[in-house]
Amino acid sequence: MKPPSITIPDVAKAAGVSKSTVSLALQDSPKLRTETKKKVMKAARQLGYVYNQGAANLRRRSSSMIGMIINDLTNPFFAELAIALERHFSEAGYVVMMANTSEDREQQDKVLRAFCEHGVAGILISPAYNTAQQDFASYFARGLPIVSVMQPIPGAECDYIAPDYQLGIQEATQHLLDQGIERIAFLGGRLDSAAFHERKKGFLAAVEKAAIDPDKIQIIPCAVTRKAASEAVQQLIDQEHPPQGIVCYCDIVAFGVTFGLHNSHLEIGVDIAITGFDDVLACDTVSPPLSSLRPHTDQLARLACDSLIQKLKDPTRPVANHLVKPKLIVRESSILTKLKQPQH
Amino acid sequence: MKPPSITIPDVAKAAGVSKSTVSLALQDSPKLRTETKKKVMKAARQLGYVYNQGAANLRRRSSSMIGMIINDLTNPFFAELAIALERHFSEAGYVVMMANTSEDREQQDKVLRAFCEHGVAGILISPAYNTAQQDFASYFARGLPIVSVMQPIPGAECDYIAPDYQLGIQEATQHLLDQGIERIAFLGGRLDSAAFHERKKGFLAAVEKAAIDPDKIQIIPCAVTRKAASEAVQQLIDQEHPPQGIVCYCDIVAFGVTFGLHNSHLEIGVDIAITGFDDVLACDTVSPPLSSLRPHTDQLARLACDSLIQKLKDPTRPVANHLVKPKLIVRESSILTKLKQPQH
DNA sequence: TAATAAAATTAGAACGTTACAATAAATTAT
DNA sequence: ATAATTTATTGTAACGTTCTAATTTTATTA
Repeated sequence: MKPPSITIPDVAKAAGVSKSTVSLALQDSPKLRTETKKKVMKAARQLGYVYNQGAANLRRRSSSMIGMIINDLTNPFFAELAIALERHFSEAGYVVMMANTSEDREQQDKVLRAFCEHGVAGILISPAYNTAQQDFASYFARGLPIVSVMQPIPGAECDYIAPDYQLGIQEATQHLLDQGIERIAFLGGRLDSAAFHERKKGFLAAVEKAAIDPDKIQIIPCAVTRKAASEAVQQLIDQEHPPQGIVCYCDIVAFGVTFGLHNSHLEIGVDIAITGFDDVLACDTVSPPLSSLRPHTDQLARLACDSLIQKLKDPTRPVANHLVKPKLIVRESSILTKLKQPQH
Repeated sequence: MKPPSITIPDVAKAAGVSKSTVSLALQDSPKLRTETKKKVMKAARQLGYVYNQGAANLRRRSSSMIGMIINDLTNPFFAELAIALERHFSEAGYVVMMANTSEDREQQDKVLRAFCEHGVAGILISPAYNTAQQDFASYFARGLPIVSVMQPIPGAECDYIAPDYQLGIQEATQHLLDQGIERIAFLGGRLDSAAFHERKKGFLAAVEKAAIDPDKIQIIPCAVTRKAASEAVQQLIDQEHPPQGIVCYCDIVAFGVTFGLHNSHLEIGVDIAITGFDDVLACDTVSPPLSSLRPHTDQLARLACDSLIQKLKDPTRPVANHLVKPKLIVRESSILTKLKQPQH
């Protein structure tokens, strides 16, 4: 701010060398004698010198700032993801600017612009619902490295890292069907999102493979909140023949479903089996513990982080996507202890 | 990065004016004719000009970046707080750099330094466990505006915004005692943290006021995780006369306790009543819905944000603390439907 | 119309850093 | 010893912006 801060020339004077030498010393250049470097560093320390990244960025025309844009940080999974991402970037020497868009495209536009003005080196984004390629057109044109996680940017030429939703949901569905469940539902997610579509494919693949009667399956989209899910599940259980298994879009939805079922006095593990997706921290300390698909959040974060950093170092690198195979973690919620006889 | 970007001189040339005029136009200065401003803005738009905050910061010796440092983002409450803070700063025209310290003081040191080198205008921090004043000494000396939330920096001269833990816990304790509960416990929190100490005071104040027999109360600290809490609660219920009420340090602890109790086949609302603190999103979609103290997270965030911004504008502003009175939200978890007769 | 005041625009020097080219010092070879 | 190398160090011009002071233009007044 106001108080004239210690700068390189100050350190230079104190150490009795030139500006250039100080600059070199600060980046531990091999061109300098170790003795000189030590002398400079000591002077810097004594003066309380603090490096000005901003000035360096200006001169170098580059920066070590990453913009991280997340669609819904109130969802614990995204919070876990954001934390992992931040940690990885931080370990790689980057600093991250963070923004939550609450699935709002306009907000997303705004922070994107703000981040660019601040000179981020690249953008890591979990796109808001309905994001279109054109939202990023000008940034791609300018050559800003972008990688998306969890949700692709439709039609965009950028790295995309996500769990293999289809595979995961297929396995979860299979797992329920293996227990003799016949009436099964998939619940949750925004109807026209890619992440929903992929999951739906997995669900359908499994029920088709098991040759389940098509009118014994249901697919009910709903907003990804506990509340919405707990309300949506009413639709299901108010029916004449409610499903015996629910494959949930994600853990948040599963938690909402758990609540809804409990309120309707249906017991998970007895009347009905459910699975989640994301394997959030809470899964194994919730009653009953929630079976879920582990997306290997940390690996996801590492891949995304690495992808972006690669792209920063070599902007011409071709696009590379990664789909990480999730692992089904079976806990109590998906095990029917006494399966009621289905009426034939 | 590399591609020579459009700069003010470029816009100036295109608009047929000088650098200075463009600069003035960009900040919508009243010194310029509206006609001129329009002309400049049009040129800027056509060229795809993007403002370089970094260069401006350098020249102005100020910035619009805030460093936000949070001790535990895996705790949904802190995630909610972080989101609210980010939103407020963003609305005020600031961009926030975020870091999670995982309660690690060394990590905190590192990001603090990194943020400073990047030239943040101020720091908003929820300090890691055991943070000492000296960790910030050099930053205070340099005049960096800092405000702390949720946990004070012991002995430091900086604004501090938090819920009134004591008042809140006292009210929650009172609420349980009002139902005729006699054996009561306080569970959770790090023994030597200020936030624990304050809560303990509130708990003790309530039990003393109700003249509860001192050996019918217990205070059990534990790490703030679901797992730790669910294990800690065993200690309580394995006793000869387990408590009938547990005042939990926070919601996360309460969720852990809920899980632990469930596993031990104790029913909340029948055998035992519990309260949480933080009123996180999940409270009302968990079974049974958790009674909790609402810290008014958004107001907390607004106060913290305002405090910091005030301090940025007037660094000489005297220190001002805010303790926000939490509101007890009574849900099912704290209501004993049929209180078992206490043995007289 | 000339003199003055007010309004609009601009020149140019910073801000703190880096990196190239140039110089100085130390080392080796002749 | 001197020339040729190699190794260390430094002068200086940017990077893209802002802001003061100076200048030009326009409006006002006598």
